[in-house]
Amino acid sequence: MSTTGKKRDTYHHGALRTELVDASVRLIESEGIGSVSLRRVAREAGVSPGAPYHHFPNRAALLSAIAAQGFRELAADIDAVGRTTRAAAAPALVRCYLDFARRRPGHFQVMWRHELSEPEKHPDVQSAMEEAFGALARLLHDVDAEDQAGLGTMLWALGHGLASLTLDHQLDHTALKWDTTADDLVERCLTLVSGLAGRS
Amino acid sequence: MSTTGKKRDTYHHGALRTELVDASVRLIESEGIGSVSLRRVAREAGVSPGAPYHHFPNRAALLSAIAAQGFRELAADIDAVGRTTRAAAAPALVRCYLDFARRRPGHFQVMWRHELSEPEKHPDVQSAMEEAFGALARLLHDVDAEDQAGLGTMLWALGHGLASLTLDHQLDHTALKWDTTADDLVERCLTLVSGLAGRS
DNA sequence: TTAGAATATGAGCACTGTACAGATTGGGGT
DNA sequence: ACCCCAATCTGTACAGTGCTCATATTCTAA
Repeated sequence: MSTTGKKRDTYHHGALRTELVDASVRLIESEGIGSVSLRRVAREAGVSPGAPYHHFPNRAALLSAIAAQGFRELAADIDAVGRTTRAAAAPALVRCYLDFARRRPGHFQVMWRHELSEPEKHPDVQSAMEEAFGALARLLHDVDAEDQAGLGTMLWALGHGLASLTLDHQLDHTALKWDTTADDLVERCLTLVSGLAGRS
Repeated sequence: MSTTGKKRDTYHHGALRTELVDASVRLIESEGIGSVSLRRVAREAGVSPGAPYHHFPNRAALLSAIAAQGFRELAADIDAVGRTTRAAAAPALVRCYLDFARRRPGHFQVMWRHELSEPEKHPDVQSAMEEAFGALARLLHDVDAEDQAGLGTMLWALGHGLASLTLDHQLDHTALKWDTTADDLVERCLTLVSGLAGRS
């Protein structure tokens, strides 16, 4: 896609910031997040080791940018669900969440790194996340539950848990497989819990 | 607790492996996982930079040991729930999961790192995790659901999602607060989903 | 007692994050 | 058209890191 590692004839790169982010995501998905270093990414973009520091103050800021981008795309996805789907909002939301995690595994991995969750240090991540939460609230607006916010958080947690576990291949030996369709997952989960709720 | 940074009069440390793990966990909880380096941990244990390599082949192995220890303790917790509690298994399980995440935030953070989930490279983590899944299955053995395994995974995912989100303080601006009691969380979640299930 | 296994040391290599001084260039005001 | 400044990029430098290895010390089992 981008001019990975190629020589440049111009002194300025032109779109370095974007390419640094893209190269990082590519690296995360191919070789794991451990191999994402500013120097490596710079090399990948065909640029000197110091160049990234004109776009990101440090390594954490680069990862933050990826996380923020992920949250913004997720927010857009959720809003799209609200506009297109006529089905029940709750299952659609969880499915949307799972789809996102599968489509952007690199972003998803970074979005939930504990070391990036200090709002002070990474306000862009924080605001992008609140954007996603906003989309969530809008989507559930029509559902009549006694506790809107609580329901939203619960569905978010459910989706997040399912996505994390399936992405890490940590459920491969259980009932849920990575290649199970998102619809199946969602349907099964809601059915199961509903059968359970009366008895607690 | 341990002899952090103190001089030793004996040439051999005596219990270096354990202290390396403990020091790492302490570091993760105080300064974040980013500041856990083998050299730093070695310094913390009052030992030379090369010493850890007689106990762990590399940095990932040290983190793996922490993860495995976490999974084993979680498995024990779940089994304890099965032995002591007479309440409904499902809410008790989720509460147990949340309690663990709050009590051992350092372990929890490491347990779900994507880069440690390749079973080939970290068989100890894998087996400890299966131990925890085993405890989960035993706990739910009496619950009559049409799909035992599915129910287990769903509850696991729910607990995992809730724990992740609250640990990261990423729900502080929503309905769920870190200082909410686990019981409240669980109760609310199950109530909400049950109210929802009929309509999908 | 003594050989060998286990453990610890310290030096060394390649790499990393980050800082900084100097080179290059694109764009706005004259 | 010019010039100047701010943005961008280069190259070098330094401390800290993972990991290796030859060497030193101690524990243990025979």
